[in-house]
Amino acid sequence: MPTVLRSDAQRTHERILHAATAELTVDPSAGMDAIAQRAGIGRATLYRHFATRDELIAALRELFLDRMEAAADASIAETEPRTAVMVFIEAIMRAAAETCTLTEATPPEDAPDSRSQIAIDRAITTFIDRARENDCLQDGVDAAWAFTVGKALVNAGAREIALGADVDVIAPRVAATAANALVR
Amino acid sequence: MPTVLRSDAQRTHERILHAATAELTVDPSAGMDAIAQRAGIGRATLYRHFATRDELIAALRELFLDRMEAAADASIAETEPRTAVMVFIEAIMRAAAETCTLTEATPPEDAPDSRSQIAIDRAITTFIDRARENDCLQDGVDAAWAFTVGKALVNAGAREIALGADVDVIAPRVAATAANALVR
DNA sequence: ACAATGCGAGACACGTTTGTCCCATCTGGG
DNA sequence: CCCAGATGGGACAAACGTGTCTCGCATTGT
Repeated sequence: MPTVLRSDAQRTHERILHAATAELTVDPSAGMDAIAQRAGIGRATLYRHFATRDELIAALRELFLDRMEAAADASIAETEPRTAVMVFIEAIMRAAAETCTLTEATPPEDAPDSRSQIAIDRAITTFIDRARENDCLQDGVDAAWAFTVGKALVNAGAREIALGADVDVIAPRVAATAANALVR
Repeated sequence: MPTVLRSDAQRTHERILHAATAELTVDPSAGMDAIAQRAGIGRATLYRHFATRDELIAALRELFLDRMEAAADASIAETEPRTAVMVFIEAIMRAAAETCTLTEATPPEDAPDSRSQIAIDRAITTFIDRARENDCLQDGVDAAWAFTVGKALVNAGAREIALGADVDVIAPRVAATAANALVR
């Protein structure tokens, strides 16, 4: 792969990211064949863009973490806890629907805790602390559980979208549900 | 396989169900080898109890649906919506932790909608209708979404448990979170 | 127009997983 | 005690997924 892509190759690259997101969201164990087919390209071409399956997944993960980080930064300005959660989750939801996936059936054991990962942890901790100060946290919710619940709901929403549901319907719904689940 | 199992075979059967639940909950694409190993038996023995991987998964699914049905029946008596959800979810959560799994990375496309499935749908619909009548349903929640959210949260909880968390901590927490997410 | 680049299709080697079979060994119930 | 039934381990073929390579054709950008 040359350092700069020709326009058609650029398009193909995007299509792969979309297709991989959708396919892996529905079935995390989907093979390269299924992904290539959904992208409407040949398997060989897929390998030209991503040398291995792991590399593709890592790319998706990295992309998603970047979006998460942006969402965290944007929503950290929001001080009202419930609104903050909703803004945060909705942004993540849209990111997940577009080009990324959580795809964590088998999380990268030896995760080198990318910078984005850290930023996200900090954002979540900030939300939780603020909510606790305002005494509007639901009983039994801590940072770890908030993360678990958020991930579960976003994954479920992403799945719905990958299966054909409308982002504009699902994203706000996931955000509202997450907010209800975590803050009062 | 004879129609009646000897006592040791019976034990082995149980151990397989437990191990498969735990293993598949953590990694839905786990192989027969990993499952046999976790059960502490040989791979050949595993195949003596379940002829194919699909058969094992179908058995787990069927078992789980039966438990779900029981949970539905038990909690349908509870008329207060919030309590009903909590009783229902907690029961399912415990069932999922013990011997069953939702394992729906690849749902059985051609699902013949087992009797239990129908019973569960009816229970959920009943909850939703009651909650709506009492006007204590969260905005935007319908039966389908309640199902999606419930499934996502139970799966997340089951995963925590399979990873070593305590059922008695997780089950009530999942129940409470689900109730917060769905009813007010 | 033309050269460079990207693409599809198919063949291939390789490792992993599935499912089958066999045999020696152990265990439970009459 | 004794034998049918259950298990473990290992050998095996077939299927599947991964990753590589090549060749002929289409697209891009100049």
